[in-house]
Amino acid sequence: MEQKLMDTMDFELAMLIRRALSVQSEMRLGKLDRAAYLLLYLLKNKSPMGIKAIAEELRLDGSTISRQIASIEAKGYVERLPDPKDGRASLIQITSAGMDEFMLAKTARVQRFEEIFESWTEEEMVQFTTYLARLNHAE
Amino acid sequence: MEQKLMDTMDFELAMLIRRALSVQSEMRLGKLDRAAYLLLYLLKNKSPMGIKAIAEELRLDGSTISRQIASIEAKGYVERLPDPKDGRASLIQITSAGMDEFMLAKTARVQRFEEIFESWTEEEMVQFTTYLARLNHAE
DNA sequence: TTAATATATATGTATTATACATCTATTTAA
DNA sequence: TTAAATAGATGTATAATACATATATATTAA
Repeated sequence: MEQKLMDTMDFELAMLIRRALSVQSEMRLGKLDRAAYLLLYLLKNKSPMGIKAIAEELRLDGSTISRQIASIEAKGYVERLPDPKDGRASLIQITSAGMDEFMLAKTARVQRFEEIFESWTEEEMVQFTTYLARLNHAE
Repeated sequence: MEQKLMDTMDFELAMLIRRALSVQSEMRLGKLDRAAYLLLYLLKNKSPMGIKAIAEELRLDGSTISRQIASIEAKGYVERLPDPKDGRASLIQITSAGMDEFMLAKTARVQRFEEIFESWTEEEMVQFTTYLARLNHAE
């Protein structure tokens, strides 16, 4: 790879990450922070799941997911079912309150995205998303 | 924007950010963490700069930069010059030790990038980088 | 010129997301 | 049936950040 290109990509990736982090307060759209939003995003499509499976899917430590689930459970956005196959585990399921909050957050995020990507063509967004996914699923 | 596309992009961006965070220990290549690397990256090209200008360039709070500079100053990677025009400020300049560490970290990062982007064409990387920069510089 | 205000930086404090280590209860394997 | 493995919860540590406040210097207005 050309040196200059790597340099620029490295810098731009780092900046993206930095900005996403520092804009965190902005990204708390509605009552959901990013962690909660991602969990509900996942559980909306794949309920019910155990803590471990969620951790693997999101590539985070189980202890992190355990706490995050406890947090959104306290708010009533998910509930636990006993896992009939394993007494140690429980299965996490999104509630209707969770669905509602998720949809509210999503609407807010759509608006934000529409502003940010206003000048992009559909084709460009598709390409960019494809590259992102490819990078995420590498290695 | 199409709903599904926004959804996917949102998820993939969040995942990228998440992974970049949790891979932090890996990203401490050589003696430089990401913050130090970015500061030196900037100062290598634009020394000397004041704290405030650095904060604006990296879009972080001045207090954050003040601490980060103090940290790499203690390691001898940057030094302060009095600002002849303003007694409150100082100008931060990369040292030769800072240059050396930067180059070491850079070599390690190049290797890591080459692994990750092994299957990408130059053209794809250029495009992806262009999209990243465009996103970063949007407001 | 002097007093009020603004600015650059440093420091105190709080928050958040994370990992790793350890603990308990349960499951699986020898 | 005991030993080892596993799922999840909890204790603890770390890192990056922002915001509030303090201090010294600069700038502006009276």
